[in-house]
Amino acid sequence: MQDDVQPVRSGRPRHASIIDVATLAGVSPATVSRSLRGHHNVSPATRQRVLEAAEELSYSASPQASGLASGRTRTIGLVVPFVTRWFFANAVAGAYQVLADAGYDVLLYHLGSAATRDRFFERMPLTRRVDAVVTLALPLDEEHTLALRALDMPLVTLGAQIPGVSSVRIDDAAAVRLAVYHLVHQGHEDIAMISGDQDDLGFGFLSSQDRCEGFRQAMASAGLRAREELMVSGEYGIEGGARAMTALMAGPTLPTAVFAEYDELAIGALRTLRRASIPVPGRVSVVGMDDHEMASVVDLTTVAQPVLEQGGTAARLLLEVLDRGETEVVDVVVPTRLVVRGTTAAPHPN
Amino acid sequence: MQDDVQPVRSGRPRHASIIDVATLAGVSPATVSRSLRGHHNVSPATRQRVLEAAEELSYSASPQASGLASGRTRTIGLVVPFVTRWFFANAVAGAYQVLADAGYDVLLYHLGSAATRDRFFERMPLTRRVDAVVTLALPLDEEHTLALRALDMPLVTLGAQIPGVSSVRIDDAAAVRLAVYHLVHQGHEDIAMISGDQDDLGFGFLSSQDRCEGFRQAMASAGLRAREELMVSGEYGIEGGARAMTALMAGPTLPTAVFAEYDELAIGALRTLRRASIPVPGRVSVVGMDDHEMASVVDLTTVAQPVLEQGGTAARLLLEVLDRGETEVVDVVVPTRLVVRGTTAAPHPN
DNA sequence: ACGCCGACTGCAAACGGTTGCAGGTGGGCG
DNA sequence: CGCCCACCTGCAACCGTTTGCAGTCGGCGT
Repeated sequence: MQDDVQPVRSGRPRHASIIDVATLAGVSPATVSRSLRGHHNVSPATRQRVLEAAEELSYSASPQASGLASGRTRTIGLVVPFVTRWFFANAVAGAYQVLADAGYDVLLYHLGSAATRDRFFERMPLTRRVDAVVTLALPLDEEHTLALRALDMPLVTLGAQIPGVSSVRIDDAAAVRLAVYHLVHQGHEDIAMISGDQDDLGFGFLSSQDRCEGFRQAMASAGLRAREELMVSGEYGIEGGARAMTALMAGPTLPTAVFAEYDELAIGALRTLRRASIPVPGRVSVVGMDDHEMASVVDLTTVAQPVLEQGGTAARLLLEVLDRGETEVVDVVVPTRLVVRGTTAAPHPN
Repeated sequence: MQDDVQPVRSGRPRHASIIDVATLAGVSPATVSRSLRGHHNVSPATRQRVLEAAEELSYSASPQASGLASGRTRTIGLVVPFVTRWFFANAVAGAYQVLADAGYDVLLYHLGSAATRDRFFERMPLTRRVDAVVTLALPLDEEHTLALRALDMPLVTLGAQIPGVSSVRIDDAAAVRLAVYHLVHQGHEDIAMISGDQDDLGFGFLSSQDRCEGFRQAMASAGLRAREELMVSGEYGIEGGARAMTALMAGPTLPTAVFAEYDELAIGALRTLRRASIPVPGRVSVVGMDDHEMASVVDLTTVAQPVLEQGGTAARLLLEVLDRGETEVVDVVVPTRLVVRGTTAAPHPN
């Protein structure tokens, strides 16, 4: 009865296995493996035959099996807070390009919501799935740091620093100084700062803290006081900046300039100002940070940083560890640059 | 000499294996496997013991091994042209959330450059790595379509259609109509269209074709003629829109309205217009599409589509196939909505 | 009291490669 | 002309789970 073996799932292509290739090429599976992975100890003639057989069967090794046997996955984990943000999307794109070119696959971990983030750190899905990890501007929370180190695999951070871990970043304090000095040189004294909400998703980004601190220092070294009532925050994104600006406008005195930790916040602030018909830069100057793609559109003065490039650099750092066994931890600091556009001017003599 | 086995890589945690758990719990590996995966044929007491042992050793199964044995990867491939674009980033975020909640990992394939894309289709790295794929607004090129189908695994497209494949999308023609009729009702007759460059990366996006066609139809059904010299294109992104607008301005007659296939193009066009001091909407009205986050900032009239939601829907479609064996191919069309802002008005009586 | 049955559990064979080790072969050198 | 040694290649033991099949055991129907 049931020897009537009907090929129910006949559609399944049933990929060729290494044995098929070996048989076709008339060699052993071991030789196929060595040939295909470019090992040196295979004669050219044999290799050629294997290559042809593999081609013929359009064979490609099962990543699972080879991973299991070799202990490596040829996959790298990218941990991102919000892919939808310009900065992160570009960093991902930059890293991806380099990794893909090097033949690695990229597993994306998006911590966009608190629930997702918690599950991430709880289950640490990276455990045996990847060979290395790059984390983008992730929080330093003690527990999280430990969880990451516990993975005990190559790790690079972008836009953040963890002791003993390689990183790629800008000098946040210096970048902020660029922005603040620009305003100061124009004669501003009442300068407000809009920062990303520290409690945004339940964690604050590292650079956020650095930038706030940098702001205070820059103000101080310019002989000005960073008034705490002029330091407000909003959740990450345009809306956050808009709300923060609203808060600022509700205060007793409107500052003559606003520095925003990210362009998206600055842009939100601009929207609020425009809707309130407050002239920019006539009454309030605005300067942001990152040089978001949209900055040129709203003519925003900002501090530019090379995001795509940082992503690429982070990836390359990882590859060096992976492929060349490089072991030194490095801290790459890339330069920033003030881009003066139309949202800043001398304060109104008012 | 070398029996002096120095534990060079002593740091390696050497994850607990299923055998360790089995030993500790006093059962066989098979029972551990069954217990952990919630199979029904394990007695509660045994299961409990296994769970504790696993917890104790903080065991988690090797994805590689279980993938190899079970034939599935618990991973889904996301194929994206440009993560850095608002639309794609949001679609990814939407899909990610759903997939992560369902316990799937996400492998990202970013086709950002021509080289990467070619390599992708040539090597089809998805082959044994994922259980299913969602492609975002990818081209229909005959060869590529075949390559995707050849994978012979569940597939869902977002913002595109392939015969016989489930999809999530908007009705592009209808959406365009919304925009065009809005302009027409305001009295515009000379309406230009800026579209994404078909030869952008060597391929045109599907929706691009649909939207151009939709534009022609909408114009026709409004009794107007879509003048080919008023249909220009630019590469994807703000700069493309800016250049396209420049081209338009160089033409013999400046149209009274411009419809852009994407908000990013529209925003680029706005920048050009503003820099040229051409009043918007006084002299030229502009309407875009997508309701990009920045649209509210530049006060752009546009046609909104729910991107995050579409990503989620696409993911859910996939899960239904994967988890419930659903086999019907569906085509989910989500609604769009005209958002009138400040870049459109009746044409200047000039 | 005995056979039958269902509920659990263990055995062992895959899954598809990688790699240390050993064997075979031909060439170069003494 | 024989020996030693590279250089190739094959053998077989893993890598860590999943799963079909078979065996065990207690309880229940008759």
